[in-house]
Amino acid sequence: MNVEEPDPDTAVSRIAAAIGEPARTRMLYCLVAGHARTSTELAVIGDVSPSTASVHLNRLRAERLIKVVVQGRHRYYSLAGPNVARALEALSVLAFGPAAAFVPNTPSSLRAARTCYDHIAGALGVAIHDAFRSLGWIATAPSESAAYEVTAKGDAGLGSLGIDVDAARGLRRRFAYPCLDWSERRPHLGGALAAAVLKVALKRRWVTPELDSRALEITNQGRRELRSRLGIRL
Amino acid sequence: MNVEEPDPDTAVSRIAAAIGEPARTRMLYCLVAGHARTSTELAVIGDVSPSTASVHLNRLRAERLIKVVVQGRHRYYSLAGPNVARALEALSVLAFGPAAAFVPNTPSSLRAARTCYDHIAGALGVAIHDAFRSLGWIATAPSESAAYEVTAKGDAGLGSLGIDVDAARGLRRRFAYPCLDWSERRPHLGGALAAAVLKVALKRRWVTPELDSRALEITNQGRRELRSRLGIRL
DNA sequence: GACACGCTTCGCTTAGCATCAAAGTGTGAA
DNA sequence: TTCACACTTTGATGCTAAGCGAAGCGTGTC
Repeated sequence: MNVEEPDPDTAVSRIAAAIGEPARTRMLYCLVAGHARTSTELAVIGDVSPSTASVHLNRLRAERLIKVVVQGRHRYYSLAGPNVARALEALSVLAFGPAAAFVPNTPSSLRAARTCYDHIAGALGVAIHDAFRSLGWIATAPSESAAYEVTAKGDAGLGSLGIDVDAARGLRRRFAYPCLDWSERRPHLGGALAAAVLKVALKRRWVTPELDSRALEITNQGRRELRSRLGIRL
Repeated sequence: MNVEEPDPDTAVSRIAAAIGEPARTRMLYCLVAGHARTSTELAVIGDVSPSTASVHLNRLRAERLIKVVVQGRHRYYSLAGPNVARALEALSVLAFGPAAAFVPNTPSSLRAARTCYDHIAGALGVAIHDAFRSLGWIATAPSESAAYEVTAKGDAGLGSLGIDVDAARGLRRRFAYPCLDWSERRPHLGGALAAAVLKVALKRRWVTPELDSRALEITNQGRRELRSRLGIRL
């Protein structure tokens, strides 16, 4: 029975070795940011071919450092849990000293509000997501694991904001889903519906894009509207 | 200037790789216990030949995970700092879950008082060390980095305890120095003087050795004497 | 159904690294 | 001075694993 159980050190050894390869390290530290990534993205991050990346990701998964969510023909990889992030942070402390410990060096404007592809992320994105949920405008779809449906109340409410829900529904893309926010570590709203929200927010000048980045500036008018219509205080 | 600075990830990578080799992992987790070890001891722990161990230790040193103190023909290796222990603990959490996190499984009797070769270690050893210092009986030697000298006051005080300081001074071995205690993580007194202290403590029955271990039991009389003579409360 | 796409698996090559024995260095003891 | 000892350095050997391209396998789109 002693032979069955491997050296306790060996387990640590395998995990450390899994982290200790440059391509895998890059992948892991990309995932610390919180955003789930596809294998292709991680191949670019790791600076290796897709096939090599696949092997790496398999190994990280075997060591339970990452987990994968299959969604259609995409496979989204993310850290297996907060413990993994903690271990990676402890290692980066060793590498750079506690002063330079891992802090996502994000300009605070990017934290407050920014675009994530074609929808709103950052604190504002998360706040909108939460508001829609607590107002009962969206609800998790019973069938699908990670998808939202718009309720009858939501149809009315979103419509009053000037959002064409039916048009968004008609698009050939995912309608609405929780998208993990890498600065907030909590989901914001993604999908066609979220894109429509951003379009309206820009059109009505609730937010204005900064020219050279993905950051969004929240206007005073936007602040007022968000508070009165959605109960969001920023 | 960008080229000069290596990938930040690479630094983490190298450190994790340094940890992620079975022999090195065993050595490191042995050192987490706090006791400095010689290269020969670590070779046994790592289950490799002395020459291989030497290479491993060099690498760990290059990555600043361990440090070495040269003492005569011995070289004592120990962890470079508490950050290293923290990183190792974070990794062991990943390996075994938080429940089985790294706890030095030391019988509490060994923690309270034990022998370290020929002197007193454990909480009692640390307490004696601290008492001698705060009483002004010993002071760090100006010339040497890690050595104590006995002051005039100390000569009198130690003499009144029945310790022959001059005899200890005459021995061909290090006289007195701080010796890192692996259960307390703080120094206790080592060297010829400390051996003399143990001899007196045993002779006067302040402590009695347990037959089958290095543990020492503190007698009631010892407790009284330690309190009245050195101000030590246990 | 056919094609494009994302990703994985397979086969192979190459490079790095762990390993040990043997020789070398420096320290303490007789 | 000489020996013993602790440890390191060197050199040769073998194994592991990282790397890519080509081929295979589902999934979604036209």
